[in-house]
Amino acid sequence: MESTPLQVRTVTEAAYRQIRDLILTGHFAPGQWVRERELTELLGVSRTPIREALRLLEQEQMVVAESRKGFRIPVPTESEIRAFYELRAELEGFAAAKAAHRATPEQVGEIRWVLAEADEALAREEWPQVIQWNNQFHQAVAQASGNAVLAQTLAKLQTQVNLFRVLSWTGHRERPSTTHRQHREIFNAIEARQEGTARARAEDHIWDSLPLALSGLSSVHHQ
Amino acid sequence: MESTPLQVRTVTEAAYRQIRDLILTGHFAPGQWVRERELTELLGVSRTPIREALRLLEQEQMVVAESRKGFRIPVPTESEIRAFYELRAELEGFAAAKAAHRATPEQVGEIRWVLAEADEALAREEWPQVIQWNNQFHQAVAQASGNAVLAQTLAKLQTQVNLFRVLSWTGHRERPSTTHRQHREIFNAIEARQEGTARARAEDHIWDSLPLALSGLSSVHHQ
DNA sequence: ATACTCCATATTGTATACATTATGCCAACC
DNA sequence: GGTTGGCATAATGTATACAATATGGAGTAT
Repeated sequence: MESTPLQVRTVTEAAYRQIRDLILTGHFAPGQWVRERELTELLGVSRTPIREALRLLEQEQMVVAESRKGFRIPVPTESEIRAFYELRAELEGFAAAKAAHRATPEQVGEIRWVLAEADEALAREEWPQVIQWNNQFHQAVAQASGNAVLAQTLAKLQTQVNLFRVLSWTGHRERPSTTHRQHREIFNAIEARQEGTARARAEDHIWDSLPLALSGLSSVHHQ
Repeated sequence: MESTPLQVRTVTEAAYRQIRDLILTGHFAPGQWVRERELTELLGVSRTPIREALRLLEQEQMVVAESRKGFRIPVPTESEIRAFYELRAELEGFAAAKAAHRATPEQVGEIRWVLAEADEALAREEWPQVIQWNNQFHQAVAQASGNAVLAQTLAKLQTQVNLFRVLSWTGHRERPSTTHRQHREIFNAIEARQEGTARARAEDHIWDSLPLALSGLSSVHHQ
């Protein structure tokens, strides 16, 4: 499950993670400028690694660069979010179908394990972990599709979803169990090698999560 | 049709384009290191904009960064290219289907116009222009899908395709007309609002171009 | 009051110097 | 002979100084 290299090797990488976390924890609000000087004071490093980190974050569109004005947190519009989820539904469906077609036994086991972990976290009501394992589920399925380019594309889309999610924690507490049930349905179809069913369940799952993302929008536009 | 801002506003942008062209024209071969010092001498600017430009190019995966070693041109493997085309087939198919569903009359006209231009360029045997207009065709269809996120994703995949293409100009001269015929079939389906047909034709079109990309591989691995 | 110009200030863009790490060669040793 | 260690060199990583540009407000003319 190695996700974080054990020791940070460059200041740029460290800055990248810290800035990303600052964004994900809502320290920077959508639409707000991310000033280089502010970050140098906050992180205690020079502008160079800050700028590089921001370029890295630009790759995941967690910030957008505007020439000679700086970087800012993007403000998603409703139509953008819809476009986003439409694409994601198609790709998650595709990944699930391919996983049903050619996942190795090990990969199927991996998904099952992730699902079990999510189950436990859910029972313990450890929500940060629940989110973590749910993300992991999508990654595992993408991996099992046997298409690394697809997996990477989905990973990038997923980080953006997390950005939306920051905006929309308006206490939907019945969602987690629904999500978990849908994940299990997708897994069952993959395990049973039912490509069509896997695709349909995965697509539906994404579409179901769209309203939650949209619900966070109004709070943003009113600031 | 505005694609290039009329005047370059920053050195970084200028460097970005020049380096990209150097890669696309084969000045840097796959697997080769792209040294910052070499580029500063070649372009006559300092390292800072060079590094920023390389980060930009990294976003399109025209170069890959290796920590404390620098940037290099990636060497695609056969399975990567296959994964790449599999994803692209799915997305181009999806885009064509959506375009058939909701392209505006203006967008349909735009595609028709691009196709006509490609036709003329083909008749004149102006191959660089043919390639240009063919790329334009895919962009126009993606635009007509009504999903900007999808269009952008496809645009990035397309730049990578162009990278493969650099490797594989082994004189396939019957391809252009085949390509053009397939493009017209896709357009006809879109114009007739036949979603399923549009998707199928677009998918087939991508799959047809896979062998050409693979044919360029052997020449790379033998160097 | 409104719009417009000009200027001070803040911010990003670029160059460059210095620090740190990787690379390759050569010699010494087993 | 092959391997290892260290050193010179070259490359990237980071900090900082300076340049160019954008921003906002004061003041003035209409």
